[in-house]
Amino acid sequence: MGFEQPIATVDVALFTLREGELCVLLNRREKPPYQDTWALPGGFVHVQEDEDLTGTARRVLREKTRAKVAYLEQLYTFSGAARDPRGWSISVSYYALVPLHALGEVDNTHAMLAPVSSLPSLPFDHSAIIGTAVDRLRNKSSYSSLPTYLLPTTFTLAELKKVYEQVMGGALDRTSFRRNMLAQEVIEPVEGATRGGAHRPAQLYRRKSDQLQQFARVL
Amino acid sequence: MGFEQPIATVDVALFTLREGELCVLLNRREKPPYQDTWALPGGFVHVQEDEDLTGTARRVLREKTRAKVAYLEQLYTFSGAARDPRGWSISVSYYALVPLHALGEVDNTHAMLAPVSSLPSLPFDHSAIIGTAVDRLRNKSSYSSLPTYLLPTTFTLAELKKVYEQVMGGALDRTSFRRNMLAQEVIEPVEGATRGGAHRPAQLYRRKSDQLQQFARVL
DNA sequence: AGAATAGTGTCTATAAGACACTATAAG
DNA sequence: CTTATAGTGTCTTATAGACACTATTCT
Repeated sequence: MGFEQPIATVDVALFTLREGELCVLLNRREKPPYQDTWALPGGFVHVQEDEDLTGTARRVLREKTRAKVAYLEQLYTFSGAARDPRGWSISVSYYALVPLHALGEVDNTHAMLAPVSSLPSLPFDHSAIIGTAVDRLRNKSSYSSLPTYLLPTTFTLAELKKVYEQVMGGALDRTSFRRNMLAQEVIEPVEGATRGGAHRPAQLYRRKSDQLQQFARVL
Repeated sequence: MGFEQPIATVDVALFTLREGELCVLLNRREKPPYQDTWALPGGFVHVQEDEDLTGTARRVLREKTRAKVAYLEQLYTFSGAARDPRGWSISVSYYALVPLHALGEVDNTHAMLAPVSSLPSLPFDHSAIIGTAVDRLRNKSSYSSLPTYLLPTTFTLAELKKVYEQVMGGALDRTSFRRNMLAQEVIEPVEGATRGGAHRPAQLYRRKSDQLQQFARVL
């Protein structure tokens, strides 16, 4: 080929909601560079193992977490001579969503959930990757069923509204939210209802499709 | 590093409007694989020359065209074992917009403008790249000033409307388009007016900012 | 004057926000 | 019966589409 090729890696920002707070999974780096510091889970492409980069992202998550990932999407490809001390590098970044209960055990010596509002200092351009991912998540949530992937399979409209509010920042009108969300026809009622206080129990819903649904209009 | 690394290239889909038709620039490949067939302009990263992948995209366009590119954005990163006969590869794709007059001379033996509605068969996954780029262009045009980058610096509202219609497919209401476009405050009037028929001359406009502007609401 | 396109005013239909009202559970 | 949240009905307001009407140029 004749050209010195750049280093190619995949980094994944895995988001979940913990106590109504958007958090991202960080791992302690086992090898240099930046050994022992917190960073996004990532790794090299294994050309023998991985079908494509999405496969690499899945494998990275499988190796570093026990999470049953609900949603995974390519985010952006970061690159340049300066971002990695090992040399000119390409990082194909992905972001993933998972409900907290499906994250599995988090071993606190090797992994942590960091609230996106108070991240530690991170190596490479991982802070920029998380920032870009949060922007994408916020933006895409306003016209899609994306936030449902942060919830268990069944949920009430009140829970769904809270997640949209958390992810997008800012309050939504209860009536309009209900009307719009049902008009989009991305969720459907299921048998059963929650109860848990001195009040009327709420209908449970689930996503109609496993695929991400886009809305015609904005929330 | 210990791992066999994938091949990393950059491919660019350069769009322009010719006679109201959306076209993409294709080059005849000078080297194998697929020597002499039409394909998207692309190339390897030159780690000594390129600051980052956007720099690679700019250099590729500089080497293969005389175009003064108005807009350039990263599109998606395609990858896998099967897409390139040379082996497991990563193609970071970009799309670019340029007004026809700023495309410069197109040498018909080495380059061509192909209407996206009737593309020849293309090597690698270049058809998928163009398809993804057209989708992005269509979608993003509905809520941004993106189509203005296909026009010269000054243009009339009628011309602008035609471009939006071409890119998005489907007619727009003349009055609503005018009202909406002016409300977005992304264009401003400039001195001068077109004339060229038995009719009232039209006010000329230009983009207010070189940056892409997003609209609050959809067209 | 006629033709053709630019630009404006206004009516209507639709959708979102606001908010009051009813429903259903537990204590 | 009170309290708290679920769910519904409806008024108001903002906006997009439709479309008629005026403006300006050339022939």
